[in-house]
Amino acid sequence: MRKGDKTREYIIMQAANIFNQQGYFGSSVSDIMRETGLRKGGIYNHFESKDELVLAAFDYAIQLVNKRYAHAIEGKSTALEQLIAIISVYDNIIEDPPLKGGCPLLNTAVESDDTHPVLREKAREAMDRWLRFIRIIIKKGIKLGEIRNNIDVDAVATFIVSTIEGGVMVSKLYQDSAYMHSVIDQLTHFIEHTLRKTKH
Amino acid sequence: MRKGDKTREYIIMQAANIFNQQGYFGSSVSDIMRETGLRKGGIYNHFESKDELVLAAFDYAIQLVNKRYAHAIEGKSTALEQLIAIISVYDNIIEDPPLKGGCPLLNTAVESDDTHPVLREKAREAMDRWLRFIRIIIKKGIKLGEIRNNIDVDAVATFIVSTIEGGVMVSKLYQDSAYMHSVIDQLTHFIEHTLRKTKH
Amino acid sequence: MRKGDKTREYIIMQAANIFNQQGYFGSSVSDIMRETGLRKGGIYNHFESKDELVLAAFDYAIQLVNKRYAHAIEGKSTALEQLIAIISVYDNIIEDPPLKGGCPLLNTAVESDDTHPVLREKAREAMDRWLRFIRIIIKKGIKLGEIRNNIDVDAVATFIVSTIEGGVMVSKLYQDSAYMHSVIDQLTHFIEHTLRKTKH
Amino acid sequence: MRKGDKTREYIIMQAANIFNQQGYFGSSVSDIMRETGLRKGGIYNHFESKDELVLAAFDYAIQLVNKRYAHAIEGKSTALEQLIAIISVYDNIIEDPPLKGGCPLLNTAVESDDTHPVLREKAREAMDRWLRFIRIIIKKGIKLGEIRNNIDVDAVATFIVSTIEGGVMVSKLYQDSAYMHSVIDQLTHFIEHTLRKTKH
DNA sequence: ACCGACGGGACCTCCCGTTGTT
DNA sequence: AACAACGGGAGGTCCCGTCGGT
Repeated sequence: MRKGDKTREYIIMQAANIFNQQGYFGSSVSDIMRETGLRKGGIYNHFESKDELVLAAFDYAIQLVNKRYAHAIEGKSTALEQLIAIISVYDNIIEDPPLKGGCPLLNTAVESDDTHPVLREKAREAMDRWLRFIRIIIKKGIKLGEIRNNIDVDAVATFIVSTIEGGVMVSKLYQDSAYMHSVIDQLTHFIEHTLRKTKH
Repeated sequence: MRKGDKTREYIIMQAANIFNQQGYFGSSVSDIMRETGLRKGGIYNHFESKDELVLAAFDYAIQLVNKRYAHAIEGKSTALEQLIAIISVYDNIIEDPPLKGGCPLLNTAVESDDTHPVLREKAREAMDRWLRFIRIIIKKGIKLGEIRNNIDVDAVATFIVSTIEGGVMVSKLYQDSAYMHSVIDQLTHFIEHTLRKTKH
Repeated sequence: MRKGDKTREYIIMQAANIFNQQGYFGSSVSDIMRETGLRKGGIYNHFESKDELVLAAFDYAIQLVNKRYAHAIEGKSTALEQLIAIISVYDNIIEDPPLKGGCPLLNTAVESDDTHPVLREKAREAMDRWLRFIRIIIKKGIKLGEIRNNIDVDAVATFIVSTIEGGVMVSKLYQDSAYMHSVIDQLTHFIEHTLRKTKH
Repeated sequence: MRKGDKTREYIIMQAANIFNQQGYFGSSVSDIMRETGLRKGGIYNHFESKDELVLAAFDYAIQLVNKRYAHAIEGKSTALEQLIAIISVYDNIIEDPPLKGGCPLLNTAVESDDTHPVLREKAREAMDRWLRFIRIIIKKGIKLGEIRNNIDVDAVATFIVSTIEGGVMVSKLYQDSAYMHSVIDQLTHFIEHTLRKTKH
């Protein structure tokens, strides 16, 4: 990795934290200059515009979240265990978020949907991948007989993702992880009692 | 109602729509000038600052949402019916939102939590009222024997609100009400089968 | 005196204090609105512009100073006593100025000389009157044999006035009347020993 | 010296002239843009605010005055000669001021004393240095036997400075150096006849 | 005689981006 | 690869003044 690439990564890292906290419109290039210690030329040498930077920062942020998922499902063999593990990633989203400011997908989606088509498109793609990820696990669970086969897979995946993100929003608003814990409890109960195939 | 009060209300109305779509930092006073047809002098005659305006606009937006709730539960006598009715308010949040840009509580909470303490406080208060509203209905349902009495009222209220808001986020991101419908279906099922007291 | 005239005088009085402290460019009509409790219409009903108001306020301020002179020389029969009395008016310019902000002639002259020809003209006229006032007393003193007749009357008058105003400036800058007292002592000594005709 | 430093000095120089003529509140950043030929971005690259600029401009202005003192007392060995030389600096303050607008200490002191604490503090410090400068010369004169030893050094220094500044004010108001000349004559006379130790 | 409401513009500040230089 | 310097413009705020109403 060359010097320039390291600088680029460093800028992205700092920018991701700033954008995730203050949003795209609430963050200025000056904010990123201050945080990185670089001057304008040093930043614009790597990125053509604030736009290009925010897109790269979003990719980086999502990748951080994805690493948490990957780490969470490591060693979990059953679909139900994996679902629980994914949900548990959000257990301490307040105290230890993947990056400052909470969930980048939530933040970016809410800010960009009416203002920034390109960023919104990236958020959609990230959401697509997440939903697909959940759906695949559910389908695997059905195939393996862990999960009931009379459920609407898409709807359940949407439900799980929505509930998590809503929980993040509420917990973040109050800066209190108790709300997230409640949501996780309810969701876990849903998975254990509604999704799980009952033996007989 | 005097001329000035009408103008003030008109500014708030237009500003609420702009802020709800573009966010606080994404909206400029010039945007509001364009939308209202007033000049800066005309706007700053009614509001001392952009801040004062955004706070008033948020109050107005929340009031619009509350009116929908009030209208929804009209004539609904049981707690379960009321819960379902509240959820149903979000059924066509995409096609017919209370104001352009979707749910103001979601939008404001996500943008303000790390950037605008005063606005965040107003969002918290609105969230407090909403959660309390849901809890009261649930408690009434328990007392009247409609709802099981072995549930965690706070957790269930948080769960319902979170799921709705998360659903709004996902649906809004895709500009597709199908996601919201899925979430509502799941939530309705939860209410009917998990909350409802089973006869015996 | 009619209601309107009383209001006009009231505005002038408040405005004079504000202008004398903050200067013409440092004072806004809003400042005067706040201090008078009147609205814009109430002020512009009496004055066509900020300019007209500042001119009236200056006249009022100078008149206040002149009253102090008149009061000071009351009962003083000799020219030397009168000169001393006039100088003594500035003895407690810090603690008890004719209006807040110190000497209006000094303040107005310094601010207006390169910026506001009309106001400067009024300041010049006020200075003319003051210098003439001093000169007349000196000439009277010469004629009556109190004051030496080999002095340059104009120069002495200028000297006295300059020294007073410079003393006001220094004392005001430090907010300390000690400087003014020193200046007055020196000036008094000058009058008693340099101006006074020695007997023989 | 780098390009930016030269630009910075150039801005300060132009700004000092503008501020010294129009005052802090009477001068706009646009005025400085016009005079320097730079755009706002170019100015704000060197100064964070109008405040920072006015402070730098004041320092520059005072330094110009100090250079005149230094030059004036060059080659003057006795205290009395030095005092006269310093006073003579103001001989053609109207035709050839250190910078346009006259004496920066007078202008700044009068404008800032009730409006701009930071600038007032700088003015006080400049006045401190000036008074100290005069006092030291007087004390030296006393020690060397040129000046009478029964005078109040502080009072005399204050008197000299006050008279000069007052003279500047009057002369400037009339745009007529004759007033300054009168004041200088009187002051010179005072130094020669009241301060000077008489031989015996 | 005074207030309320608004226009039109200037204020200071900060924005994003470009260029020349090292 | 990074900085220094600057342009061109938009940001929110406040300015002075006008005019209709009461």
